[in-house]
Amino acid sequence: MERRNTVQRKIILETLKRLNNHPTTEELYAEIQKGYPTISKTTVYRNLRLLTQSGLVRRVSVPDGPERYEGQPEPHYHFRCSICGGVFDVDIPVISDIDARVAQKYGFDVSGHDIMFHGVCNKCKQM
Amino acid sequence: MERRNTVQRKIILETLKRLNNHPTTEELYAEIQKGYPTISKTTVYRNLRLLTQSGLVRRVSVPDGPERYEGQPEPHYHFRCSICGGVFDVDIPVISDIDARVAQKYGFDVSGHDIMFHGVCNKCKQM
DNA sequence: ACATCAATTGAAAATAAATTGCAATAGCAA
DNA sequence: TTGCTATTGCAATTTATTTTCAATTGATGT
Repeated sequence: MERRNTVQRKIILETLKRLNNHPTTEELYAEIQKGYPTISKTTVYRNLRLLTQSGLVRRVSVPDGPERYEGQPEPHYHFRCSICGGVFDVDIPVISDIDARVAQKYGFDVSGHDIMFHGVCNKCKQM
Repeated sequence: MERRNTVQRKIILETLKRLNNHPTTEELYAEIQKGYPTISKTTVYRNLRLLTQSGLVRRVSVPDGPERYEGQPEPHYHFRCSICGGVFDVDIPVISDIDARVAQKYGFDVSGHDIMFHGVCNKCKQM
């Protein structure tokens, strides 16, 4: 399955990188519509899946809500506010040794890990 | 909102603890049906949400699939096989200091974190 | 430039997961 | 035993995402 470089795909990836949120498909679609009203929602869904498979995009699964995506695929962690639902990047050093530790203890082939912190964000704290 | 101790609620929690998988709502419902065919799927959905809010049950969000639940609410980590989709407990010591570190760096109120390891499980490795 | 062919697109329909509305039931406290 | 309200079961609804399919288009070779 070769992969083509369509204009839609380029716009979707560019917009995702520009937003720098962790938008849901709907949110990204809404943003894309402003500039390119002919791109369909189906195409956004489809390309986010393909781009995730290609490793150009990262999917962030959060409880109680649709999948979110980000255009920055380098490993890093996340924080989710349990009040407003917002998702933020957490840039602390990636814990390097635990993957090997889990691999050794369980025998799994560990390719990586995700960490989701939870609590209350700054905005929601002052309410 | 007081909470009543209904027979359905008890059965749902018991069955979840007995299974000791990380079943989806559908899987748990199927198991419950074997012994209690009159309990409705809606009630299973509803109680898993309520029990999660009460802290008696933990929800495990996995990408590419419905929410999963477990009856063991003490903090621990998880591994998900990207081939078969299976979710396993990972019992390594909980990393104690990172929550405070994130709190200090970002100002968030950090109440905890989840770690999801990913890779290939033992069964899927030998294929 | 031209032809070819499969990947991709857009629109609509279908599916999957979870929630909601509502009348009937059943915990629980008085 | 009575009364109040949380809860239940069923059906309908909503939300998120995937699939189907005919038409289009990007990439490749001529």
